[in-house]
Amino acid sequence: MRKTKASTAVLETLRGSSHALTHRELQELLQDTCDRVTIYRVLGRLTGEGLVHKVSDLDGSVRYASCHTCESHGHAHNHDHLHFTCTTCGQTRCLESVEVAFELPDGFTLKETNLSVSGVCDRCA
Amino acid sequence: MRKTKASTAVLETLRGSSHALTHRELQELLQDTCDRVTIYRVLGRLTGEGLVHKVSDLDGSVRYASCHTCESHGHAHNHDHLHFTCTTCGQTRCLESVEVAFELPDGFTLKETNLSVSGVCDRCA
DNA sequence: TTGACAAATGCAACATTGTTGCGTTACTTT
DNA sequence: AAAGTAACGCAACAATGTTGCATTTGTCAA
Repeated sequence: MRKTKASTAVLETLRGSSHALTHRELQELLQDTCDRVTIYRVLGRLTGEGLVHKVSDLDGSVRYASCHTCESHGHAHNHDHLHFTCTTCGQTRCLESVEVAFELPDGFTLKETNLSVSGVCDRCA
Repeated sequence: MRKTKASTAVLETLRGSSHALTHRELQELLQDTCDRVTIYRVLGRLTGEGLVHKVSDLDGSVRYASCHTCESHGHAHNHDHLHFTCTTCGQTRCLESVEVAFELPDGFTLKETNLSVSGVCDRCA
C-alpha cells in the first residue's frame, strides 16, 4: 500500500480522533483533500492492512477507528474489544480495556468480532 | 399496533426463518404481499414493540430476526445474545444460548447491545 | 536521477438502502 | 354500521456505497 496524500490524511484524521468516525464525518473533516470515492477506497485498504477497523453500530451506521492497541501486536490483530455508542453525545468509542468473554457452541469457529453496545458514557453521565 | 396483512406476513416470515433476514430477503420472500416502504415501516414497528430485533453485521448490513426467547419474558426484553454470521453459507443466526460477559467502566451505563461475530458455523464446518 | 510500471486518484455514472409526504385504504372501537 | 385513525401504496427524495476508465503519482530498479 502506497503512502499518498489521501491515505495519510485519512489515517491521521482517524488517529487524531478520540472516537470512531463515519465516512460522512471524515469527508467533512478532510474537506477538499480528496474525493468521496477515494475515502471509501482508502478506508478499504486501511482496514485490509489492519491499521483501521470498521465498527457497525446498533442502528447499522458504519464507523471507522484507528487501531491503537492493535498495531503493537504486529499481525496478531485483536479487535475483540467493545464499542460504546453514547445515546447522549452520539459518539462511538473503543473501550479497549473491556474484556468480552463468550464461548461458541461446538462446531463453530471464530473469525472476527463486532461488539457494540449503547448507553450513556462517562462524560455525559 | 394494528394487525394487518403486511405486519402478519412480515412477522410470520421472520418467525419461520432459522436465520436473520435482510430487508431485501424479506422483500423477495413476500413478493407482492406489500410495498417495499411498508416493509420498512412494519419492521420499525415490530422492533419498537419488541417482537423483532435488528442485527447489524460486521460488514454493516442490517438484518432482522424474531425474538424467540425474548417474548416469554414479557417486557423485560433481553437481546444480549450473540449473533453469528457464517462466512461460508452467509447466514446470520442468533445464538441465544451463548452468554456474553463484560463489565463497563465506571460512569458508563448500558442500554442496548449488538454483539456480532463471524466465522464458520456448525453446519458448514 | 530518471524512466517505467502499477497503484491510487478524480470524475461520472450507477446501485443499493432507507426516508418522507400525501392521498387512499382498511383495522378497531363504540 | 359509522367514525376515527393507523397503516398502506406510490412517487419522489436522500444517503450510502460501488464501478469503469482516463489521468496522476508513488515506488522501485536501472
